[in-house]
Amino acid sequence: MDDKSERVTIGGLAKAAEVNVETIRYYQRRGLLNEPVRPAGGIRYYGSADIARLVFIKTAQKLGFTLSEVSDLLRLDDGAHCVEASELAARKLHNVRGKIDTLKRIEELLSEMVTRCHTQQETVACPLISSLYKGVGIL
Amino acid sequence: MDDKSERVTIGGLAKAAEVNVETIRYYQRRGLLNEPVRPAGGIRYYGSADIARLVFIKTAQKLGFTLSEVSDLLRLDDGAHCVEASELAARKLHNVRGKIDTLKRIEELLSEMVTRCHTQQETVACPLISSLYKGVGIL
DNA sequence: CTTAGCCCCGTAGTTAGGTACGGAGTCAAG
DNA sequence: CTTGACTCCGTACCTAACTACGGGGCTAAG
Ligand SMILES: [Zn+2]
Ligand SMILES: [Zn+2]
Ligand SMILES: [Zn+2]
Ligand SMILES: [Zn+2]
Repeated sequence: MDDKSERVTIGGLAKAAEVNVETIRYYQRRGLLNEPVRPAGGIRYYGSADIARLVFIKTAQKLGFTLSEVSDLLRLDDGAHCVEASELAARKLHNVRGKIDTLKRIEELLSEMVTRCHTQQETVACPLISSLYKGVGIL
Repeated sequence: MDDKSERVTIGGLAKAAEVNVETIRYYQRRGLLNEPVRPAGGIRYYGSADIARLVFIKTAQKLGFTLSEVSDLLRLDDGAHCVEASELAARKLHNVRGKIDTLKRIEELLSEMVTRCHTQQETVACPLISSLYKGVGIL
């Protein structure tokens, strides 16, 4: 097990996980990533478990979890908290669906506005600007 | 024309437009709203044009425009910049559609994960957690 | 043995869009 | 004429997730 991937410095870890070194240090400060012991004034070394953890964090983030939710998920990673984890994901799913609905409504409004601009006939003012002054109902 | 709406203080304006007083002052600092002249150590008064402008800003914001884009839109409000305004809106529409696509992909992934958790059969680890470790392709 | 390139650490700055605070001045009601 | 509610103004603070900086230390290549 004296794999190369078990002896990389913070810079190597950053490269491997495609994140900034500062980001790693930031995650350590936030407790998302643990810092290996430092051999008396020496340099810390990282291994594949750290890379995996970074992948986890970045994946969860891409799915819309905040870093504090990522902390929760990591704490649930003991094989015995399936229910809690799926509840967290279900809540996130719910709010993703909400965002989609809102964005669809926005899409509708914006495309109407753009269309009206393009079909304007001898109107004095830009219909797009006018509708911004008129406000928009639910959103 | 000595309407009541032509002689409100900043507090009244805030109430009328349902925003915080500090928000108004912030918009003034950003140049989105102009401050009426102040009568030598007195108090500024606002009118219905200011309310309209606040509605404009808030509406544009709800549609996803940043405050700096709102500035642009306000500058285009002279009846002669229909094309520029609709271009700005079209760009926004494009990026709203992009966000919708991303969120739909996320929705898919999350709902798969939640489902797999609920149908797990004698698996040791939580499939949701495992898939976070595995990463996710395009996003 | 030297030097370039990393590493360590603490602290401070960034973006967006506000929100809060505190002291001094003003205005209207009583 | 006093009181209480507002206004004015500058400055600081807030959240999230980084990103940058600067000084000192270590380390591997030549
Ligand atoms: Zn539990
Ligand atoms: Zn599970
Ligand atoms: Zn033009
Ligand atoms: Zn137009």
